[in-house]
Amino acid sequence: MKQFKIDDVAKETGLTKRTIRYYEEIGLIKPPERSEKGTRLYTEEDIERLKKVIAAREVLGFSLQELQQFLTLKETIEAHHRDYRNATDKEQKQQELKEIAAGVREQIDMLEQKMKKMLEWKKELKQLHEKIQAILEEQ
Amino acid sequence: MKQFKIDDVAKETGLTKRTIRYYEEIGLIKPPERSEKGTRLYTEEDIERLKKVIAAREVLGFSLQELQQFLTLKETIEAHHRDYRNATDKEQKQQELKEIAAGVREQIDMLEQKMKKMLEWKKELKQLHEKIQAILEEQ
DNA sequence: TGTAACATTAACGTTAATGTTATATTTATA
DNA sequence: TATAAATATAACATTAACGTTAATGTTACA
Repeated sequence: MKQFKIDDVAKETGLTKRTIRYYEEIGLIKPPERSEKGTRLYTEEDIERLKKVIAAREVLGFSLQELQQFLTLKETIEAHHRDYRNATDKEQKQQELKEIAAGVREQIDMLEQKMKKMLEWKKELKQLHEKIQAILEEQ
Repeated sequence: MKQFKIDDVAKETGLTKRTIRYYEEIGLIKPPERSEKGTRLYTEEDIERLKKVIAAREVLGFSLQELQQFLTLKETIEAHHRDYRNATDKEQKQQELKEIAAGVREQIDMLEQKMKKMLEWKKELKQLHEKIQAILEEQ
């Protein structure tokens, strides 16, 4: 499995090295492997995660904290699934899952609302564009 | 024309008074009228503008500076239109309009890209939700 | 008309998200 | 193997977007 140093990752993602270390510091990405002497060694997977973070940040306008919750939902689920069967406290596990599901529904709703508003903005912008064209063609 | 004081506006919009003054300070909204003694007096129109600012901020995840450009495009156009006919420098006016049109197209493209990515996120979230349901129904 | 509830400006404080600089190691290359 | 280039930690700096506080003036009403 190929490994990358922080500068490679920076070039690949467009983030600065400082930012990458910061994202690690606040727990937005998991600490990567280290060489014997301490150099960070990233995998493709780590880079994918970072790209997801960037996409979400840009697209959703989330704060990094919100992002963190958002991005770990999936992993939380998978963890739950693993120990769901052999859990002694099924009741509680079930409750937790229900809460997570509610959170996911909330996120979906939010996305839908945002998309709706974006459509309205787009409409306005299109009208604006047509208006400009009209003026220009007036001669 | 009815006038509102800053606290009314704050309650109506959900912003704090500090924030409203700040938005004025950075030029995101135009300075409202003042009473003889200096009290800010807002019109319905001012409030509408603020609500637009809020919507755009929440939905588009723009910085306030980006917002400013975005929101003034329309007004810029109308100003142009007014003095387009009786302009002596039609050439230049036309050039300016073309640049604005390009800016608008850029914004539209950006919106479309964002919406596309949001759709992807939504899809993922829906899958996640289904997965949780499946686990819960496993018993 | 007093006083409580608001308004104003001004200045300093705070938090998130980095940028910058310094100092010390590590790694790559001539 | 020397030295240049990259990495690491740490600490201080900066910017946006407000919050908070202080000092002072204004408006509403009992």
